[in-house]
Amino acid sequence: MNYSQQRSCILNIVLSKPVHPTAEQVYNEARKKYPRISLGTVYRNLNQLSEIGALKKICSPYGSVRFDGRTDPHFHMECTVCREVFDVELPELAALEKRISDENNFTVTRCEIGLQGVCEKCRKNFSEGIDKPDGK
Amino acid sequence: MNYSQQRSCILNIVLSKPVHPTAEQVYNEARKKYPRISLGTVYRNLNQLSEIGALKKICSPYGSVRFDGRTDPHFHMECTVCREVFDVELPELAALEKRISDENNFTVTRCEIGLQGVCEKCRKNFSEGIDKPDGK
DNA sequence: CTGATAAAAGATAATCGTTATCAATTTTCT
DNA sequence: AGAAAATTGATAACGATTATCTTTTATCAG
Repeated sequence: MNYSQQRSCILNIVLSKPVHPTAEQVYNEARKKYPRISLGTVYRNLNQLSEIGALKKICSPYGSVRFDGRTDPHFHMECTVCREVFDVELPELAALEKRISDENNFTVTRCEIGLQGVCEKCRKNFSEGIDKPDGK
Repeated sequence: MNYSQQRSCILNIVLSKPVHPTAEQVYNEARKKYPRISLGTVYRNLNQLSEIGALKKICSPYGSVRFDGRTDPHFHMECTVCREVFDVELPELAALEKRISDENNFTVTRCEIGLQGVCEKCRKNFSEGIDKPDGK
């Protein structure tokens, strides 16, 4: 893999963002520096960078794949209201992974824990904005 | 939500399968009984059924969404070689979920643990079929 | 049982995210 | 500097999923 200005820029965008951007978001950011960069280039590089482990892909049943510059063990909570993705620390994960591996005869290469729910802010919005929600 | 023959058939297919079928696979199965059923109907129903909690969506960074008739707490391992999805039991999950909920001020409505790796069968295939793998 | 009303089906077009293709450009390595 | 390899930008293609719309089916009061 060779060096390229665009790839370097793309990696830096993901590394510097506290959020977990989609390819589209990285593309919009990258265009500020490289107005002619193509969306295909962004996808290609994000995938290559995740293959070599420079960043991680996060999947969700809703919407697009997201990318994460943090590569140390941690997980994600996705708010089903605002669709923001937050980090979760889970120190006991290593032990858990090993147990699953052993008990099921499965060589774990990757573990993604995806939680869904409602974040603090959205919950507050609801309880303040709506006096008597339907309940359902 | 009204009753319909097709919806009932679709639910039964997912409930009766030990595997975790994709919409396409459910469609092919349903066509045996309703040859004129449309793929859109299958998608519509699978989504509706998962909304009311009659079945669960499983997402993966590869390929399509899968559906699971088991709605009790358990998780999934996906083999990156054969792409099969296996169940994992994780009894201590309830406690884990609560801790995450409490520590992060996040109302967890759903927790999906997606493990990726290589299953027993595929590992065996590799070690038997290739004398000296490249390593990479 | 019948007819009105609402919901669902089937057919198909449209959309969305992502990947593939390919000529032109950039990087790397003598 | 110049050849070989890798990468880009532009765009077409793709696969999965959703939306639209007309016809059919289910529900329910009379």
